[in-house]
Formats: sequence, structure tokens, C-alpha cells
Amino acid sequence: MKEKLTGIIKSALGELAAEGLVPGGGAEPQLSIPKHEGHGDYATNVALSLAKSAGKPPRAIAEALAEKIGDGGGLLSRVEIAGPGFLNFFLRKAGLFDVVKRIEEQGDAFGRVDAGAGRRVLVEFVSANPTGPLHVGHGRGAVQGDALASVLAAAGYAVAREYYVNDAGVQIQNLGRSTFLRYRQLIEGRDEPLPEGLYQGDYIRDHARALREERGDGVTEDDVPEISQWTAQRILAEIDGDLGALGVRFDGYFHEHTLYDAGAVDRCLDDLRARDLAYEQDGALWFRTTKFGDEKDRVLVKSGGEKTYLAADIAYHADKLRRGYDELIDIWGADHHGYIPRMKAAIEALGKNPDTLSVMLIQMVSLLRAGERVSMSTRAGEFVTLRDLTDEVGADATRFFFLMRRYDSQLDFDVDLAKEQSNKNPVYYVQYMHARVCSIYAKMAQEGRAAPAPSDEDFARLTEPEEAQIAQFLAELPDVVARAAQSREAHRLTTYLSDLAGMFHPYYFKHRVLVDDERLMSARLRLCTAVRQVTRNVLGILGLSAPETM
RNA sequence: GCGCCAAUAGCUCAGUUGGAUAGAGCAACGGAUUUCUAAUCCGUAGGUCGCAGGUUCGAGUCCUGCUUGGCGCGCCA
Repeated sequence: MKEKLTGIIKSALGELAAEGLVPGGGAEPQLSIPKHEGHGDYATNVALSLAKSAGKPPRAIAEALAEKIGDGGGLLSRVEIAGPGFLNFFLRKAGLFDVVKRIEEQGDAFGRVDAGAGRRVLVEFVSANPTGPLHVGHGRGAVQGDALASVLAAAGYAVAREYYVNDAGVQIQNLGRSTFLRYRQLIEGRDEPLPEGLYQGDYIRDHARALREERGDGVTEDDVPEISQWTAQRILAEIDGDLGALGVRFDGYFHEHTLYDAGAVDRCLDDLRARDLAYEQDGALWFRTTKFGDEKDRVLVKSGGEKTYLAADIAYHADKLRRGYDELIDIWGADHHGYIPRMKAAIEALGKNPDTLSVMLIQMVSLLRAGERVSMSTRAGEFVTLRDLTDEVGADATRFFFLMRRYDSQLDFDVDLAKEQSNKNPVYYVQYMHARVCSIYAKMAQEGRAAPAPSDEDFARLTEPEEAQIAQFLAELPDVVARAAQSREAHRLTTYLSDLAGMFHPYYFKHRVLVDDERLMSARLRLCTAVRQVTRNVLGILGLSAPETM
């Protein structure tokens, strides 16, 4: 419907351009659903946006355009020119419910678009060091990354999800040391704080205990490197479990150590050196990031000979590009924003447009309990783990709350609200929409009533304004998906669902579906079923369940 | 000092990429239940879109400056 109308406007514009009234080759006309009823079913501001380049008053253009469009080949009941030059379109009712048929035909595929045209995108997210449990902040990045990947997939991109595991370097050695020291303490019956810089958390004791059970008392200092990997693997398995409980899955885990094993980091450094993008100074190797707009150059190899994270990160991103991805999306915590210029520099040094990489910074999360901020300090061990949160409020609510807000503004996560099994909780408001439609079918089954054979003429019976509004909103989904993918804002779909529920529930309350008039019943049932299908599709993209009963 | 993000109703936030009279939920107040599930619905009230300029037919949205809050600015990871 919307596409048809857009096409009609475009061809009318083409005719006007041929007559020299407006410049040709204009952009896609914007069609929107007006906020106010009197402004029609769809409206466009093309006349306003063309006024300047055409050098004509907007109303004159609008009038000429309206004349060309006429009744839009039978699609429109009328066209009005309003305000400064808006064109308001009033649709003939017959076509309004075409979308229901389309949803029936496309089923789970409705809402998918091909805006991405199969472009290959790698979304890298979480990538937390395997040195401890995930906390709540990681959870937001995890859910955002997972949902964004789904959104992009729905928008026609070929998406892969990846977790980069930092399993080489000092912090992993520290991890192994921490496990080893706790292990010794366990054997010797002591319990005292570990030296500065090591991991103090209780979970280390658990791993030490497991180590003793598995290997007995004979592990020595020399085994620390191996214990490091052993512990990291155990922690990674836990992280994987925590993410799985939230419904977050990855297509691959990329281990940093494989870059070193394959000599990829050294090759990368040699390459930078050969192209004079890296230089020695004060015994260290520096990356000329200032050449690409960074404030200062950055160290790749410390004077002690250790390679920095940056060195490995460059090799890692080189590997991503080598694997043929057209776009790279990295999802980081907002506290890493200072790292962006050097990674952009790296992409440019690798011979790509820096825009190939986009970094999404996920802002901080505060937990709210009884209206109070829960203090979170990783250092003091006072952070709330992601697993605790998921267990407490459930996966659906956790995901929904992380997806309700724009990722780039700080989030207050109200734990009490998320837990509440009541109308205050927005998760249920949306899921209930799905369950309610299911309950219609349950009632029909109970009464031994079958759905009447569908006939498209029945749609003429849908005369309530709410019915037209809902159908029209359902038709918006493909656009919403496309916009969400383009702007990389998964929360648009959450908002869409909440808005749909805000139309559906009042309608459901006010009008009955199972009425005696079979033709009306059939039409309403199909509309409601379309609502259910759309709800299910969007919940699916967001990684939430669509319950049949609640 | 420099940089990044934010600022919209009492609270938590949307706002279709610059459009028409700024919208939801919660909280408050008043109402609806013989119903396909009330985890629902209807109504009332609530606003100088942080402040000041600018851009134009038109700004919550774009630009500049300020204010406030959060986060960064290592041969840490």
C-alpha cells in the first residue's frame, strides 16, 4: 500500500519534472502517518522540501502534484493540501487491509527487508576478559549486540556474532597465579588476601578447589601458565552459560592466542614498520595514529618487549577484514571510548575506509532497588553479576529492559519493576498481546467453533477506526526494521511493540472477535491473527518468548 | 585542561532522521469486571523540550557557546 503510493507520487513528480516545474532526480518522497486524524491516512512533505530547489511556493507545487496524482488509480478517496503544503492522502478503505493478507502469506518472514542486500557484517560484542563473572553492564552490551545482530539479519544483512577472547597476556597470567595461590592456601589451610593486582573474588577459590580435586596436591609454580589457560577456559564456560541463560549466542569465539600462535601479530607489526606507520622510540614500538587524527601515537610493543592489547587488536581486525566482512561493528562499554580513534586509525592503516568499522558505545547501567542505586564497585567485589540478575528477574524481562532504551544513554534498571508480575511491567503488556490472541483460539476450540473460510470481501466489515489504525501500523513493520538496522537502534522495535500493544489492547477490550456474524468474526480474527504474527516476529527478533498463555 | 555521551511531564523514557496542536508507561485522582484472560480498558491532571544565540517557510531534532550529570584522557587491561 505504502509502496504503491510512494510509486504514484514518484511518477507524478517525474511528470512535473518533465514539464520543468520541479527539478528531476529528487530523493525518495517521505511518507508518514500523520498524528492527527484529520490529516489523512498518509501524508508527505515533498512539496515543502522541493520548494527551495524549484524556486516555487510549496502550495503551488502541492497543487500541481495533487492534480497529477488524482485518485491514484483508484487507491485514494481524496487528496488534500493542508498547512504550508502538506499533501494528505485519504485511502479508499478497500486497500487498507491488504496488509493482513500479506502477513498471512509471509508469516514469520513478514517484516524482513533486503536493505542490507546480503552485505556481510561482523558484530563483535561482550568480549569480556575471561577472568571473572560477567556483571550487569556486560549484560546490556550482550543483549544489545545480540538483538542488533538479529535486527541486521532481518534487514537482509549476512550477520555473524563473535566474541573475542583475550586469553593471552598479563591478566591471564595473573588469573593463573591467583588460582595457584588460592590452591596453595587451600592445601596449607590458610586464607589471606592475594598480592596487589591479582583477582580477589570468591570465584577464584572455587576454581582452586576444583583444581585440587582434579589434580591433587602436586601442582607447582611451573604449572602456572597452564593453570592460567585452565582457569580461563572454566570461566569462559561459565560466561557462556550466563549468556546462554539470557538467550545470547555466538557464531564464533575468536581466541587472541591464535593470533600469536600463527605469527599474525608479528606480521602485522612488520607490515606497519615497512610502511613507516610504526617507529622505534625510547625502546618501544609506536603506531603513528596521529597520522590518522589521533591525539598522540600509541605503543604497540613496550620497551620490555611485551606487546600491547592494541597490537593484537590490530591483528584481530585485520583478520576480520581478511575474512571478507564488508562492515565491522564493535560493541564496547562507554568507558572505552578513548580507544576509538586508535582503532579507526588501525582500520585506515589496513587500507580500509575507517567507516568500515563502527563502534557502538553502550552507556553505563545503574541498578535500582527500592528506588535506591545499588552501589557497584568491581574493585570492592560489590558488583551484581549478570547471572544473579537474570535468575532474579528472568531472561525476558532482563532482555526487554536492556532493549527499552537507546543504547547511548545511561540506563537505570529498576529491578523491582522488572520483577513485578503486574500491569506495571511493560514486558507483560507486550507479551500479553500475543497471549490474548491465542486465547481467542483457545475459546474457539473449547466451543468447538471453527474459523470461517476467509474471504477478502469480509474486510469491508472492518469499519472501526481502531481496525484501520492497527492494520496501518502493522504495515509499518518493514520500515521500522529497516530504520532500526540503518540507525543500529534495536530499541526501535521495542518501542514499536509497545505502541502496537497500546493500540491492540484497547481494541480488544472494546470489540469482540467471536461474534455471531461469521463474516465480521472472520475479518476480525484475521486482523488479530496478523497482530499475533507481527508480535511473534518482533519478539523473535528481540530474542523474547511469545507466550501462548499468561 | 581536552575529549565522548546525555539533559523532554513528579519519576523512567519515546519522538518516524527538519514537519502540522511534543507522546507513552509509572506515580496521583475518578471510573469500568455476567464478556474471546482485568497482566486489560476509559477519563482527569501534569510541559519555557537544561540556558542563550544562530541556520529557514518550519527546530525537541541541525550549528555555536554556556550549565549540569556520567565516563574517559597510561610503555593498564
